[in-house]
Amino acid sequence: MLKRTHKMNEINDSTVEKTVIINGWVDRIRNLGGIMFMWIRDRYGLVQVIFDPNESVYEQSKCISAEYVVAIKGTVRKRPQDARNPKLASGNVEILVKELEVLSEAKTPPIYTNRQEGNEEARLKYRYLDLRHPSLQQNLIFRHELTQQTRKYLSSLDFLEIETPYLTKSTPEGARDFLVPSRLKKGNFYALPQSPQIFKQLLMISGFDRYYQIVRCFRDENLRADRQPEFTQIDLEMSFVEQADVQNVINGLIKELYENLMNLDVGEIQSMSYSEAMERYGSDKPDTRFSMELHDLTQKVSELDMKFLSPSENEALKFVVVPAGNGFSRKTLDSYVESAKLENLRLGWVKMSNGDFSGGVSKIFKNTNMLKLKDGEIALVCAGKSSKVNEFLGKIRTNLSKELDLIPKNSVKILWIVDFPMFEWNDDENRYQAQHHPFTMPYVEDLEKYPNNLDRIRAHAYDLVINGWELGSGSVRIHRKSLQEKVFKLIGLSETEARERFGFFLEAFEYGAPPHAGFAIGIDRLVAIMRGAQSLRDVIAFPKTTSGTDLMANAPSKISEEQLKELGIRLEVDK
RNA sequence: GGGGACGUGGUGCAGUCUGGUUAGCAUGCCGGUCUGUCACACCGGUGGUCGCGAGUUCGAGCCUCGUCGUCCCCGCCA
Repeated sequence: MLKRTHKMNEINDSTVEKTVIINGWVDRIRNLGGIMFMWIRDRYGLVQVIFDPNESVYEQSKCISAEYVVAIKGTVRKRPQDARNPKLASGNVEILVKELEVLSEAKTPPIYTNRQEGNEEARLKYRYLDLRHPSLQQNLIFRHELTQQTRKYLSSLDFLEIETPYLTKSTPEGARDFLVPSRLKKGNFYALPQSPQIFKQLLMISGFDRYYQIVRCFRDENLRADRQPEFTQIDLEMSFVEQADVQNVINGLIKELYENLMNLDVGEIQSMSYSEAMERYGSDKPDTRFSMELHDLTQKVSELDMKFLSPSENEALKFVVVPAGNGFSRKTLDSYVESAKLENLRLGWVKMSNGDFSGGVSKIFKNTNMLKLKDGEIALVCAGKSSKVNEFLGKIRTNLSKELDLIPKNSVKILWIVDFPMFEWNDDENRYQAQHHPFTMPYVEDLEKYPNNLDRIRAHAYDLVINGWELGSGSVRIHRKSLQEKVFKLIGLSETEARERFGFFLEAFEYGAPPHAGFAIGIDRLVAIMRGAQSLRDVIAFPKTTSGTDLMANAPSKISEEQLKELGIRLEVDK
């Protein structure tokens, strides 16, 4: 075969006059009757080749069609001045073909391989063809560079890359596990890890004081555009450190990735407490690229004359100002009022147009300047249980930011959300549970101050948020037995139960556990944000659909009776 | 588990609200003309049991019910 001497990005002004061989796919053919042009594509780029009727190879060119794999030998030459293509990196030059070898013929592809369109179903079924799109290739190339940089950075800081098992034990609490039946121990199952959490903490106990892994995690939960059943994390854990040390490592990593891969200085990464985030943005992953913050009127209620909106004790009165409210229909506003009702909230709105207030609750605010409305703006005023009010207005804020296009393009806002609550109430099970996980270090001073008010106890747990996406989370871990026991007790877990659930893990802590803390970054999300991808599917080579299927491989699928028998499994569902 | 949108030649879409002769457009593909194109252009042609099933009707791409699939959202994802 004619083996390539150059890749497509190496064909340019500097190769003029040279005889070269290229290998690649036929991207497009332009047959002008006599002279014939083709674009040849590889992962490095596109190059135009030209078949001249005066060359003996010309006749052979006629049997070529799109997506054939070809080897072409020819001489690189400058294009005529008026026939250059500035859109192509190699647009100044072209290859005059002297020899052609068809390495592989191709059927007409069922999807476009050189255009970014097509329905997702067909594109996923023929994923290997869809991956010929340069944009998808660039995403995966970028992802490769990001993982390489990450390895280099962490390795330079003495982090060791250590693998942990995929076939492991089912963990109670948390997401549903993906299960794998055991043949050797019939009736028993492995679980695929939701994260290497337990193993990385055990590595700390073993003395590997800095661990990292770029590792697959599995969660059998319902999917979204930003959620795949298997996803990849940059997972790390450190010993003899405090929260700030972990944050510094992550700050350095994020800074370096943005600098080296995006040529962007992200500046100093700010911190915001969970409670501040909820009060100001109504979200634990606020998008701070635009303001539209929540404003609190609870303290000013006495100055206002109202009934419907008046908050009772332990309730709050807050509002957001919607810019460009003129585009708002009465119907939309009514739908907000309705959905507020479903959350046991009261919502009113005030519109300012041509200097006049209008709207159901405008009377209340007419003679105040509390809302500070500008012309054309609408205030949505919400009363009810404080946390509900925050959440509700926060959701409206997020939704409207997309609808009204409030988010500045190309801006990047990164921040830490810190001091998450340690516990949250679980309505279904009628008990408190750990919000992060039960091995998270609570603020000991909070435990002492509010022994009977678990809602007020903060944890050394921290999330990294970029542009309103939760990119990762971590925590300082409990390393003392007595504190761990106390936390178990607070979430209503007896010692026996704790032993049953986390047995070997708790035992390990009795043999000298160092203080340690860690973090994990969702790499799929990070790449998606950095590449401006709409969906995680665009940064994963072989992704799954929202129902968890792989349309190309046709997985999951039925298995044979024989396989089932070998595993000792009988199916209850229809075969 | 719940809600919404979508499913029509190989591909992307229109047609569905308001049922009625031969389902339209673009692109691809095939053939033809064309020696500087670059999403080449022009001319001609090919290609659809309208996701599947049932129902209403004289008649269903269109209305009704069910079902399957894709996408988006809520619950869920410690």
